Amino acid sequence: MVKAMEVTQQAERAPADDRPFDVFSRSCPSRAMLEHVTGRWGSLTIGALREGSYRFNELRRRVDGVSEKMLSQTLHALERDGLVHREARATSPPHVDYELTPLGRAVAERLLGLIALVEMRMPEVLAARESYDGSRDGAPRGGRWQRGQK
Amino acid sequence: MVKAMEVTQQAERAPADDRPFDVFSRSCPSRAMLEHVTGRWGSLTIGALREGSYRFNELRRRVDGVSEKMLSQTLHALERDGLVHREARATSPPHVDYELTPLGRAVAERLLGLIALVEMRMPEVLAARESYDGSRDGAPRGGRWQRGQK
DNA sequence: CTGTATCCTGCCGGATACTG
DNA sequence: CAGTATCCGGCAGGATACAG
Repeated sequence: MVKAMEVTQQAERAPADDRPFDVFSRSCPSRAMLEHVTGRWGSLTIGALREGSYRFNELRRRVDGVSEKMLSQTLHALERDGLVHREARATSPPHVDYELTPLGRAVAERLLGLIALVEMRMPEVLAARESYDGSRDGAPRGGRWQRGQK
Repeated sequence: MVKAMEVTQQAERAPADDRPFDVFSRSCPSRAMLEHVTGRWGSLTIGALREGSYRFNELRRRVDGVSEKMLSQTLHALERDGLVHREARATSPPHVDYELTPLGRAVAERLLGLIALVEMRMPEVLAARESYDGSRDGAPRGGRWQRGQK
């Protein structure tokens, strides 16, 4: 099977072509990175770090709903990607600060733009949903597509 | 008494406060919406739709790796949120086009900014990873934090 | 306080088969 | 072509206990 990383069919896939890291390609490392950044906890963690440095449990409180395990995993992934800097002071009790790197701040800027837009346009979204659900007048099944909102 | 104390309570959760839809709050519907938009397939689907309208299987080809089921689910969720418009023509064989709504285009703009940044800065990320993995000289375990990159 | 190690469950999501 | 229905394995991720 062809590895897809190479330029598959240039005609079909206009997006990439000249870009060395194409997120639309299944095997490109940039897709993994994008998933770290946009992932469920990654995006919120980066957002929470926008204004300064925070300690582990401060972050836990700022990112409502995240578990210890997930926050720890997320922070390690972001640190590995060079988006977050971890500063540990060998005191007792231990004191560790997390903050964005310059690259992390650049990502946060775009991310927060997206988040602000989403928050601002929520009324439209809510209206669209009602309209969508409502248009299924006869059909009994109220909705099967609200995945991930419990 | 020092006045400053009274005000500092707000500092803990500065992000929200005056915003009606706070994505950092576990129970806010905007968080679900953000997850649709930034989710594994949501972000790529929106990105793939940026330039015009596409048919179902065209999209499948543009979003490398997505399954029929996931694309269908993703499209329905985005349509319900009012980001994607579905236009079905009752011909034979069936012909269905998907395209972004104005709201969807606004989201796509921010999202593509983020994607472009991620793609552009990948060399830094790759370097950071190598540095991170390398600094574990003695430790045999090469990496436990590259979740989701198979 | 700042995490790591384990156990366990739900559901994400891939494969396959079928319908209009 | 454009999906839907069903099965099912793997892993995301929560709860808990424990360590430095």
